[in-house]
Order: sequence, then structure tokens, then C-alpha cells
Amino acid sequence: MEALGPAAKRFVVHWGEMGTRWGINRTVAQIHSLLYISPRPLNAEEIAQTLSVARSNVSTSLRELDRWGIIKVSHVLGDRRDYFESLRDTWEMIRLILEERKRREIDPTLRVLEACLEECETSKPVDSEVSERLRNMLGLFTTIDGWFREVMSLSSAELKRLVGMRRKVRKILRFGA
Amino acid sequence: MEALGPAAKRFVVHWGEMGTRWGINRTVAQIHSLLYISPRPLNAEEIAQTLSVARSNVSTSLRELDRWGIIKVSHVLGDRRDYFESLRDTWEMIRLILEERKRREIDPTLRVLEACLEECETSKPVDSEVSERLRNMLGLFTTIDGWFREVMSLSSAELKRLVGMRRKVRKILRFGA
DNA sequence: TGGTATGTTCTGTAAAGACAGAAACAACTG
DNA sequence: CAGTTGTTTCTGTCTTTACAGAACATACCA
Repeated sequence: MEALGPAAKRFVVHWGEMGTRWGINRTVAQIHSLLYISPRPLNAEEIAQTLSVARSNVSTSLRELDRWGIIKVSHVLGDRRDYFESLRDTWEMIRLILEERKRREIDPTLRVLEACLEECETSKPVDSEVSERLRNMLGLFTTIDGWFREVMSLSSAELKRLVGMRRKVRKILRFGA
Repeated sequence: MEALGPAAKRFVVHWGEMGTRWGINRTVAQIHSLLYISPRPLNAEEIAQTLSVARSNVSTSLRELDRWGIIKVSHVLGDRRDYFESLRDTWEMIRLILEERKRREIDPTLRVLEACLEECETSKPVDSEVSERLRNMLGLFTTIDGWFREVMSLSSAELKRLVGMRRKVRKILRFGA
């Protein structure tokens, strides 16, 4: 088990901190970053050693990462252990993460907003004030949802191209749709 | 203190839950949603009553919301109390939130990545593997940073127009930049 | 000057989340 | 089959975070 170099260590620690700000478990984030920078797939034991966390903790964290779809499991001939590695394509990773967050957060919110509006408009004293605000918010999320769908339908190569077109997009915007 | 209608209550509760998923304190999120749907500005006492939370909790939460720049304080003649309301423009809100998150998360991450790379490349056995991955990640964040800047420089009206142009953007993308 | 209304900061407790270690489980090996 | 290795799930503890209530601060008023 080779220890991490200072740069790698710093990256992993920072990633863990950032994770917590996004509602992602620190260990999960650390493992992800470790796998991302690791030149080769690692097994659970190595991960536990390197990060000084319990083996069980690694197990559940890996499952979470798997749920996000951003790690891969591989095997070595004659070795029963699971080896894990991160996706290399950063844009693909972002895409997957956005997809999952949409599923977990945007979709439920859309449903709740619709239900609230429903309720709001069928109640006897129709509360048009509240109803209008809810409708505004629903509009926002619908639009965001649409963008997500659009972005998610792009390949990561297309995404990269789109990103490279910032200035062009801006120009179009300024000088008329 | 009029209580919340069922639709409003549901919205507030959901908003609180979503907040926690984004690393935002539940009370903070609840207060924000309450102010957002409220037809009129509310004072701290009203907020505390409506949400059944301690006055002190409201105070700190409001300060946090203020830090995000998404609420406004107003006053009524002959009333010393502070009254709070949320921004109405949902896109403007999003813009402010993204701006703040960029400041808190993307900017520091860029700095860390640069420092890591620095360290990585000046160390004796230059670790080109790690260094390359860090560079990739830095590239990703640099691009994201660029988009943020771009988006943030747009007025909320422009943003809305851009959002309305999804299909057009897509077409451009498909049929050559 | 003390008294009252409002707002903020501090402090201890309670709730939630993270995690280590144990136990259970599963797959393989001789 | 018992023994070994690797993995997952369970359980209790520790840490962190959220929060109520108290104490404090500030401004207005009589």
C-alpha cells in the first residue's frame, strides 16, 4: 500500500470537504477522489488503508458511488477481490451526477409543486396569491428540467463542444434570437 | 398570525427537505420558502410562530438568507420590527445562489487544484499520472467557472431568453459550430 | 432613569449523521 | 466438510449539526 503523495492527499481532503457542502458523505467523496487520481484500480482494503477508515465504511460508500454510476468494478485473474476505479471522463461524470440529482431532487419537487397547485386551486377560498407564486416556481423547475433533459441527451463529446461555444451562444443572445 | 394553508404547508415542508440535500439548513430553507409564498413581508415573530421554531433560530437563519442575498428587509412606518420578504424573480434568485455557491465551492476548488498541480510537478519524482488527472479536473472546473461567469453576467431577462432558446442551441450544435 | 419591545449571541441539549467494530454472509479451497 | 478470504449488514458510539431558551444588547419611550 503506497501512501498518497502530498498533492494527492490535499486533493482528496479537499474533495471530502466539498462533498459535505453538497450533501455528500465525506468518505464517499474521498473515496471517489482517491479512485479518480489513482493510476490503477484499488480494492476495498487498499482504500480503507489509504484513507484510514473502516472496511465497512468503504463498502457502503462504494455502493453509494455505484448508485451514482461513477465508478466501475473490475477483476484481476486469480484474485477474488473487487477492484474499483473511477470514470476518467470528467464530463461524463458530471452528466451522471446531474442525472442522478435530477432524479432525486428535481423530479420530486416537480411532483410536489404540481400537487400543491392542485390543492391550492381546488380549495374553496382559492388562494390566488400563493397559487401564482407556486406556478412561478413550477415554471422555473420545468425549465430547469427541460435543460437537464437536453443536456443529458448529449454525448459527452457534444457537451464539450457546447461548452466551447460559450462566446458564440452569447453573441446570438445579444444580437437577437 | 394566520396559519398556512395545506398547500403552502406542504411546499414549505418539501423545501426544507430539499434544502438539507443541498447542504442547506432545514430551517433556513423553510423560512425562505415561507417568505417566497407569503403575500406580504413577515416579521421574525410571525415566522417563528408559523414554523414553530425558536425566535433565535429565525434570527440566525435570516442572517444566512441575507448572506445569500435572496431576501429583503423592509419597514412599516411606526413599527420598529424588521419585515422580511423573498425576491420574487425566480431567475434572479437562482443567479444569486449560483453566484454564492461558485464563491464558496468552485473558487476554492480551483485554488486547491492549482496548488496541487504546482506541488505535483515540482516534486522530485514527478507523478505524471496524478498530475494529468488533476489537470483534467482543473480543466473541467475552469470551464464550469467560465460558464458561471458568463451566466452571471446576464440579466435575468437575458437568462430567460437563453433558456427559451434551448432547441435553437441544440440545432446549432448538431449542424456544425 | 427605568421599562418595554426588538434583535442578536451564547450555551447546553437533543437529534441526525458518520463511522468503527462485530457479526453475519457468501464464495471458494483443500 | 471445516477453513480461509472477501464482502455486506447490523449495532452502538462518537461527532457534528440544529436548535431552544437564556442571557445579552440596543433602541425607543415615559
